[in-house]
Amino acid sequence: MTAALALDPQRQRFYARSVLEVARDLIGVTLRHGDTAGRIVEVEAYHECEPACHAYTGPTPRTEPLFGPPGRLYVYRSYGIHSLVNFVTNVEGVGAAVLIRALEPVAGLETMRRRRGVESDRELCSGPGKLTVALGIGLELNGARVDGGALQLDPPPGSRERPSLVADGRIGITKATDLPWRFCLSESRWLSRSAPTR
DNA sequence: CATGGGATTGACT
DNA sequence: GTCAATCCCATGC
Repeated sequence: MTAALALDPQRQRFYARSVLEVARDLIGVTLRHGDTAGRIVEVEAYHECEPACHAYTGPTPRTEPLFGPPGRLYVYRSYGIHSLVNFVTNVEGVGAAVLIRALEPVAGLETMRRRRGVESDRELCSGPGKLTVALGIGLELNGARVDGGALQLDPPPGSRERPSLVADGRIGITKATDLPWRFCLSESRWLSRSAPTR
């Protein structure tokens, strides 16, 4: 795996699709940062066409990365406290991204416990603000490439069989709550909240 | 320039 | 179940 591979057009094309497709295809992929890694088990899709999306009102200084090229990160500060990480999708000029909401910890659990200040494995990455702390992802990665830079994805997304998913409404928002754009790995015990059985 | 509001979490009743 | 922390920035006067 060379640095050049990170720029592989195939890799870029993965993110240059509908945010819903990308969201579903990210479930089951392992996200690595340094010596910590977790398997993505819960995500949410956001698109500029609906009011819960930060891109809804058009580009602003904060949301500029959302409108940038696909395959980049949009990291923002929530409630003045937490860093939340998104994968930018679609094409440049369209604001759409996948919020990473929960991981199953798979490597570097001691580092995660130290960063999070908790012992329970289930508490390490079971929320969008928790997992960024556990993996050491901060605002300095805003606009950085999703893969091939500080972060690595394994296996390369889209290269494997799809696991069984459950979809329901997004969490923690007040608008467009009816859209079933939250996707969870079926029967995962690592979610931020339990998903409906389907 | 002043104000209000979060794509959350953890502590507490 | 309730609620505060905390700050960037979008919005409106």
